[in-house]
Amino acid sequence: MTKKNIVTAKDVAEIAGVSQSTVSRVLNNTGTDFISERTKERVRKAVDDLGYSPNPYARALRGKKTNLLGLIVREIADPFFSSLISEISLQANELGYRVVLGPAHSDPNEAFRLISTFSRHQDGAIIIGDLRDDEAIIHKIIEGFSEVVTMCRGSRMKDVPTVNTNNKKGIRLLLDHLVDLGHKRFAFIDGEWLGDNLDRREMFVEFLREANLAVEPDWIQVAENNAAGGYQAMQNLLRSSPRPTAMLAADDVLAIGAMRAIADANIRIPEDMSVTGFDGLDLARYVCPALTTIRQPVEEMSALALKLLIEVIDGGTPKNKIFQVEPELVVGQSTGQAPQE
Amino acid sequence: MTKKNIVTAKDVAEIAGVSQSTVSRVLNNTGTDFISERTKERVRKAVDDLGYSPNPYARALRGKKTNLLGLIVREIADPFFSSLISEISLQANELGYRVVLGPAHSDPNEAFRLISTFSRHQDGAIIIGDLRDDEAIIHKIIEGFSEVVTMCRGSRMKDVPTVNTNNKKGIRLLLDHLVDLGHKRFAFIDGEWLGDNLDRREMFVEFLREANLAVEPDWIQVAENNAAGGYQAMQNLLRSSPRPTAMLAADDVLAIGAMRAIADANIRIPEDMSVTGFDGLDLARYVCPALTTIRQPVEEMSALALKLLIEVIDGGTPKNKIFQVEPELVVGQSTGQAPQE
DNA sequence: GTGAAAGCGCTAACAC
DNA sequence: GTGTTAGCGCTTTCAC
Repeated sequence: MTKKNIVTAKDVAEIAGVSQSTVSRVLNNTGTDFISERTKERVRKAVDDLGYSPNPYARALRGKKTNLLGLIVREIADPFFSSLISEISLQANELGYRVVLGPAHSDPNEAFRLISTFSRHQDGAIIIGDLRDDEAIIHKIIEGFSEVVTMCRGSRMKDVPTVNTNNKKGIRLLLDHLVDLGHKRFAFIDGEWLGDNLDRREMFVEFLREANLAVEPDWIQVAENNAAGGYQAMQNLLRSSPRPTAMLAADDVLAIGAMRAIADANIRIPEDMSVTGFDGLDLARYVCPALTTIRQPVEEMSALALKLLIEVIDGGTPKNKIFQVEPELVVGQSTGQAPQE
Repeated sequence: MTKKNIVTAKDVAEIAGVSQSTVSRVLNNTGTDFISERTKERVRKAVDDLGYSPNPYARALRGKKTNLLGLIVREIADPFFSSLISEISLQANELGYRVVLGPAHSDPNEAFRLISTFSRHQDGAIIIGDLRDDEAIIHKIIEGFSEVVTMCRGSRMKDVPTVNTNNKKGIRLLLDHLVDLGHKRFAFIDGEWLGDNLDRREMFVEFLREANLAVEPDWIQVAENNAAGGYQAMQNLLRSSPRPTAMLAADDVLAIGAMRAIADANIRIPEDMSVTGFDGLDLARYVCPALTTIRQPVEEMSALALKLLIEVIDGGTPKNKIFQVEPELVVGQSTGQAPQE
């Protein structure tokens, strides 16, 4: 797509007055000990002048890497995932990789199709988030392909390196915060897919059990993973009597939808009901009231996932499989003292 | 990254007892008229038996087409852009293309660097949104590269096909709606970059002039393109007396930030002040109060941009340069009757 | 109707 | 220290 002709290693060699192989050696740092600084300098200058960058397909054909990473994502437009994609692509670029998008659009079969073609074009892939009933597909993927890491799939991944926030600890931070405020009746709005959410829900139940607090089945709602889902689930919760005094949502978007349902029912936040989210979206600090949530350290997660993937691509085998980063409690105005009985 | 060994056309040729070129011809339907049915059959059987599929690297190396499109975006995590990216990558996949991300991170020089490398690896690129002071860079890009289309850069693009919503009409729809509600004092919060926003601001001023309404310079604020920017800008607006009764933000995220500043100042929306956004984000319908905004038809815009880009890649020259799609007014609860004087 | 051979741009084994 | 050369797997002339 350049209007000028494409620059090849041959052109660089000519300008630098060296052979093609020398260009290759300089660029790949192979046998670099034996190349004089002066030659290296000349080659680098020619590369810069011509704006040369190696053809990834030729390189791949030769058995080398394409420097392309696949990113298979359930839903690219989801605000948390999009912040992750942004950060990963940014960091990948700095590491010399480009990121190719694979929009799974919540379909596990599409995810499998994506990885099948990716496996021929990309050096590796990151699977972000979970899809409905995708256990079997994920298993197929793991069996069929190497150079794969996953993110945000909770702590179930046993056979493939996986990166996530310590979800259980995050939920514990939220519940500790709410218990300190005097809350005793808790509800949970879960997303309809598993992954991270499963850990969150498990911890929710575990915590209540340990604290000898009631676990009302009706107070655990499963919602579509978007604001409309949170809205709907909250409407269901509001029908029960007595009502919970605190509601934890599996993520910020669900929480925002839920808060809207609460407002529509003329119930005050946090006087009548406290609400928490999970993710720490930028927007969560600007909705009214500002959401109490758990910030996932997106930069750290991205760096870790890329480090692992590149390690695998380079033939290594990470010692661990599960890598968890620390959650951070962000207190907003959506949580307050439990209402008097 | 596949675990199995790769089958090549040579293997197929051997099994089928034909030459490699015949295999290629059968698979690509080139010169197919002159190949006997018997031979074709034998080749197809061998292909099936061996589970052969052609190496895309080799194919790309030979044919020059990579079926990769670059997507250069100011800020991937911006909710409107991420919905656009999602839709474009989805549609591109259906058309047989993959999408490679180029996070410009608001830096025009980075955008130029991105397109320079993209131009060697990708068949074409879409530049989405605008960067600070990027007129010169965009000019360089247009001069240096073909197979480029832009999106969401307003109606300034003269030399390259561009797709956007009819921004002026969108602003007119909002202002008509507000005038109907009795508003006379209007403020505008602009994003700090140009592009679409410029059209929006121009229309804002033009409309007020035509309607013989005051255009207060202080009531046009320029903000960083995020919620914090909207918040800050609104704080500035709230210092003026008398206050505007209606505020139009250049996009939904700015509006959400602004609404938060209004709430923090104990001013009611819409009783004391009406607020509008632009974009029609999913979340905008769930914030409190639900935002009155303009929905940009993301699917249609994506389809149009891809159609144009592929047309250019295939050697065509679109007749027009500017392609505008129709905005749609979405009335929420953030706009209401103007307060009594 | 089909095969042989050239070459896409690159890397690596082998020269010198 | 650096050049020469042989392919990687494919498509596409050019032969026959």
